[in-house]
Amino acid sequence: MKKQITISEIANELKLSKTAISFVLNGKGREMGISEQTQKKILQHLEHINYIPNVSARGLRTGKTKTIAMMVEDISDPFFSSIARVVEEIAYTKGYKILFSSTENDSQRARDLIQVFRRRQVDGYIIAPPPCIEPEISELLDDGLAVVLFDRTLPTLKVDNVLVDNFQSSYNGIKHLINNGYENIAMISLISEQIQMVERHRGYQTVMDEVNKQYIIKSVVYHDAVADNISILQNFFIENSHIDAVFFTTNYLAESGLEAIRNLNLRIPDDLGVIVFDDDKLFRLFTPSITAIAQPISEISTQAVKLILMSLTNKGFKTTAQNVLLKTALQIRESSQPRKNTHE
Amino acid sequence: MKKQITISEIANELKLSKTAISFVLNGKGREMGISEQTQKKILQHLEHINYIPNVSARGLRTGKTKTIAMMVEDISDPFFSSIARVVEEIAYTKGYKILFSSTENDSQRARDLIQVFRRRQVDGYIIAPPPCIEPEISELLDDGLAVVLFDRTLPTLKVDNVLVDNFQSSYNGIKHLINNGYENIAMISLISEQIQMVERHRGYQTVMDEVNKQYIIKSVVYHDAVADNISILQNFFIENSHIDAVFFTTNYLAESGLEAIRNLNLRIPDDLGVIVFDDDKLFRLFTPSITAIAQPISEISTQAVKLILMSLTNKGFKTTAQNVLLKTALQIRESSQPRKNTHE
DNA sequence: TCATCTTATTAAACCGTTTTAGGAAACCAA
DNA sequence: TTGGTTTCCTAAAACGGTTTAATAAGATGA
Repeated sequence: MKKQITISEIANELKLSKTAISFVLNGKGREMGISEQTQKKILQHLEHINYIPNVSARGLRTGKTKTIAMMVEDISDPFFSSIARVVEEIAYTKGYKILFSSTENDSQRARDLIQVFRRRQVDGYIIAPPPCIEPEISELLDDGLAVVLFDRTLPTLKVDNVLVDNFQSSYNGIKHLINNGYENIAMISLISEQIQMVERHRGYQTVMDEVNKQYIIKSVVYHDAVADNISILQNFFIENSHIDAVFFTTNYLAESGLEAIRNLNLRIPDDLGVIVFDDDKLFRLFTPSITAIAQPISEISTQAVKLILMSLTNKGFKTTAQNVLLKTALQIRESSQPRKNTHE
Repeated sequence: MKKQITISEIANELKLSKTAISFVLNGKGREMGISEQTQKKILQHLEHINYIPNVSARGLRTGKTKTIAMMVEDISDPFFSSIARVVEEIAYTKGYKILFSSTENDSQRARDLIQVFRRRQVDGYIIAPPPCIEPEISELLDDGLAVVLFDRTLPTLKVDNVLVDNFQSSYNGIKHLINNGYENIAMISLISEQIQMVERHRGYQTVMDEVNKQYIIKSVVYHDAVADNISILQNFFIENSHIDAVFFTTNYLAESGLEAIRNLNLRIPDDLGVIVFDDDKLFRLFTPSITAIAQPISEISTQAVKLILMSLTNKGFKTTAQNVLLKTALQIRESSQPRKNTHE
């Protein structure tokens, strides 16, 4: 095990003080009146020996770890992993590293994770919050930690967040189905009080109200066995044979739903139009391709990192919570093509 | 900003020494001869005030950070993100956190990342190595750090790894196509010297040799623009119209390939059988569903964590590098159905 | 009773940085 | 020559744990 080179050793070698090395190392040479000559000497030596500072020591002294925790529902979900990818990349350029973790949308898990992150003294948190986590988030804020929520928010808290317009997106999606001649549109969703889901529901309901149609809603429990969901949805489709289109409120549900549809040998879009909230790289390659409401992954990530870095640097200048609201893009594909039989 | 409670404060409150608190905190109470009574008192107090130790301080003294770096090609790739999910979960139960990052299979990026991780004094590394990274990995090993490679390995290094049998998997997949009557099987792959790719190629070539068929190979550059790849592959299919099946050596290529096939209006499997290395949750929902060679995500993850934890705890007992070789599962679906026209 | 051995506890050093408070040398003005 | 500025640099104290070496008190044995 090779011993790490320390600042003291460098100081000895160069016949200078630790202080001088540290100043130069942190770019405070000029400010602290270290001569150009000495600075150059130190920098060259640091470069030459490929000095690697000890972050634990630095963290201990400064209280900062240059680490951001990112808590999402499921890091293996393509929506979240894509965001993670971009967030990691941007944060890296600013000297931050990201600790990712999956909450499974379970508040107890999330609480445990926050506890772990606190031990590790992460500087900031980017969170897609599960329900009932307000007290813990609130505590983070009280303790002056940087927090940014995304994908969903906690309306009772004053906290930065970056969201998409779930209501409008959902509204536009359903409207698109209506415009294409679909009449009996079902919504498959999760049993959830979370704001993003509520808004998506509201988008659906608003359109249905506008066109004077009955809601046809099936909600399932999050993270029940996939097989269970498939059969539940199959039964739902069988019992509601008048449905001519279906709106899945998340990509996770679409997976089960598309399988149910396939098992029943229903043809898309002739028997059933389909639209999904959240796009997937492969949806455009389906036969027929699947219409989806695509969230702006890259922009969500960029904004989240931007906000967290602002909080991190502007410590204390916290005036008011920032709310970033982004637009989605309706990717119109074959699964929602204009309905033929009703027009013939 | 709430002040963190420190061991010294606890010691004062309880009229004990920091030492005693520390011993009990680390479960060394018995060993160090702290009386049952005192231990209980300390533990209760720790629980009561919800003490959160400062990891920087601990890390500084012990040199351990309880952190593992995980470097993959692309954390947004479902294969890697699924593994990440499981790894994170298992490591968490052992008190470790994972720092994820994407190398883009670029060795310079990987080098930079390793540098960053070294600063952070991560205890171990789980890596899907890009090419030409041997020197850096070697250095990690020399410095006594725990390293586990997965998905691919560096044959010149003595290092733990967990791999799948790329040759056999690929062989079985192609054999399956042959058995189903396909004759002119193309392989779409990446220009790569990496062992996992070489093995997959070898599997293809071996079968083709056995049945006395010409290789039909198209290799593209990693991470060229997707649109470019699509048109390259379209041209390839047009120029080689005798091809009746295609083997994509990674899911990443399948994405472009399936789009090319779709653009050309080729029917799967009638015009073209398809098989992909790496499964995707959605492949089974395609119409027709896509045959894939599925890697055992969960087992890969479990084994990788197991190996890294062994290295981490058995410090110095390093006798010899462990090689774990896992089997894949050929998920036979509609895209490789027995060929009709040749049998009629 | 004195030396010895446990048992229960702790003082102090240490890990490698950052930062505060100050100090030496050189220069300048009067 | 004295006192005041600059300019350049440093000693030493933190940060909050872990660990080593030591010690006080009580028990044991001869």
